[in-house]
Amino acid sequence: MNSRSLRDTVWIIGSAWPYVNFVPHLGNLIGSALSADVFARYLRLRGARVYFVSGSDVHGTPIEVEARKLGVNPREYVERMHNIVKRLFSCWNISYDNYTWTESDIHINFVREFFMKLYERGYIFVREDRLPYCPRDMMFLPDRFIVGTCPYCGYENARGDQCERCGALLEPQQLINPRCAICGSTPEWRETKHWYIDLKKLEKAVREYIEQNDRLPENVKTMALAILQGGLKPRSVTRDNKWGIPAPFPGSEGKTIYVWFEAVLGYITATMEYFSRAGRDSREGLELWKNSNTRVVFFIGKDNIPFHAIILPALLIASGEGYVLPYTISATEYLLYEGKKFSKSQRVGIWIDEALKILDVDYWRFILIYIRPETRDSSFTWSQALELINSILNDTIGNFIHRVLSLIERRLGGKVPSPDSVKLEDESYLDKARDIFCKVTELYENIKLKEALHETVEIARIGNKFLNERKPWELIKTRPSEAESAMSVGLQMVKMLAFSLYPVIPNSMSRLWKMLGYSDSIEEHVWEEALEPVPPSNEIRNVKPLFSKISREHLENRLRELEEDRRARWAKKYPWEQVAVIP
RNA sequence: GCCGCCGUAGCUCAGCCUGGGAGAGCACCCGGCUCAUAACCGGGGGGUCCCGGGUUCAAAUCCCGGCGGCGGCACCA
Repeated sequence: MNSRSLRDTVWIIGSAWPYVNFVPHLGNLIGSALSADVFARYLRLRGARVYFVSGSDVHGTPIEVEARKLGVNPREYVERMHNIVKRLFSCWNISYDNYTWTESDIHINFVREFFMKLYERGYIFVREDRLPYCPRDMMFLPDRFIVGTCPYCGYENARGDQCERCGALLEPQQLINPRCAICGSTPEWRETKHWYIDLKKLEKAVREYIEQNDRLPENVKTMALAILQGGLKPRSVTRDNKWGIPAPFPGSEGKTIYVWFEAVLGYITATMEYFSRAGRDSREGLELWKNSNTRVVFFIGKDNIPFHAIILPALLIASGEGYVLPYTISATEYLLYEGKKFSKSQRVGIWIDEALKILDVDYWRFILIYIRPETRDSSFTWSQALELINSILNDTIGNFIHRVLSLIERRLGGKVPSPDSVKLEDESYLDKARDIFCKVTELYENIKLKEALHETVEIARIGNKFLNERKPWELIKTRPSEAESAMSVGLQMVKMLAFSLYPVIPNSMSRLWKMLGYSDSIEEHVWEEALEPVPPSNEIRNVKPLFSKISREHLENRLRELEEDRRARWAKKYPWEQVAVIP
């Protein structure tokens, strides 16, 4: 895509809304917020208009139950957790234009109006069900909140949806001696009404959208078509929770909207809220969602595909309001931790609060994007992390930058070289670097963030090779003009690195930008400038290494400290006390 | 049980859709260089591409059957 069409387009970038019963872990982060941030930063450098939005998903049964167990108001619970998560994202330099939550007034009102509209358009119907109800907790119990004896294997703590021991799929009615998972009392079966969305009516339109959208990556398309293959069935949009958005339908008092159906609409309300917070009319944000020049891109983990590729498009189509459907959806596979699945109860993994106590945020961003699970699950290991920091980020990239900058600072007194002519052999190296930069551009464009980063490293490799070949430190003794030519080419490569790495490691590249003698910030420049030389009026000064190595001992000590700290934290009562303290 | 994904060098992975040279980075060994953060550059060793069968002139790649690891199966977020 050329720059012009990029600038005419409005991009709405949405990252999956974290459920804030606890803070996200590294696997959550890489799929949603971090990937989205890298892409958003890239687009902004291209000069595109970007609205990057997300928020905390704060309603639903788990939070309601947990809050009750702790004896706190759900509102207090989620307010605390939301604020923590919000602050953590800002520590991770996630450049949201609006990070909100599902308790915002705009959201609640919009969701109620939206579903009322679907009701009026005939997509919602009522059905009576017999569901388990706990008389003591005074609530209906979702399948997994009922436990009892498995009729197949006799396991006594089988859940209402599945027996964990024998793997059998269960209906709650099948359990022998069913009990409420919260208080242990015996549930009653009560009649209750629920409001269903008739997805069958929308199946054809959704299928057309999926089939015709050739920008959807393979994993999204495959899963979406597999779901459509089985046919869409009606799904209940209401729940018997107290904690949530009150259902708007006639006779639905006491019911709330199922969290998934409201949270996906959060992308729209967060965009609206961005405008109202900026002192403008929230309808401007709403209009963007109905403008054919708008491109909506979601960043999610693969578990979120059904709701973003099927349910949300179905809702948008059903509204008949002319909303744009997702331009594309980038869904990562899972990140494993040392080969195992992240799990808080098993204490497997690192959470985004803890991570920042171990390594600098840019190191984390570099590592996570470098191993981003784009086509299949990938595993985070500490030894690989060390390897990436020490030999790729520090030795290959950091050292190349430092070689060039310190040559100029020490040999040319910091004066940016501006040779009368660039030697032919220098030019050929520069061309190679330019080719790589163009390739990187294309990869970013196609949201292949991992490959874009891998390819970026090649610029530094070419640069190192170039310096070894041309030896400007020798040339300067005999042929100063050639030395200047070589150094200017090296500097040009550094500038390319500044741009191509900025989306991934913005802090470090902003520091580099200063060393390159710019007085403004790199955000005020555009991507294409990467191919132009540093202006001769700039002065290279205060050259310092951008990165440093991490020793194995140092890391091991940090991990030991973390282990102790975590033991103390996770023993505490409230989840907000369990979060690591962030400076 | 049903559906899906994965199994390629010591490690992490690319290639597989669109069949023909087995690859990258790191680790290891040798050499060069010494501007630079003991960094950089070049060369090298190293693989029954999970197993078996089939299709084909030709299979890591396509098909079938195993084995091993993992995920989903919708009122779970």
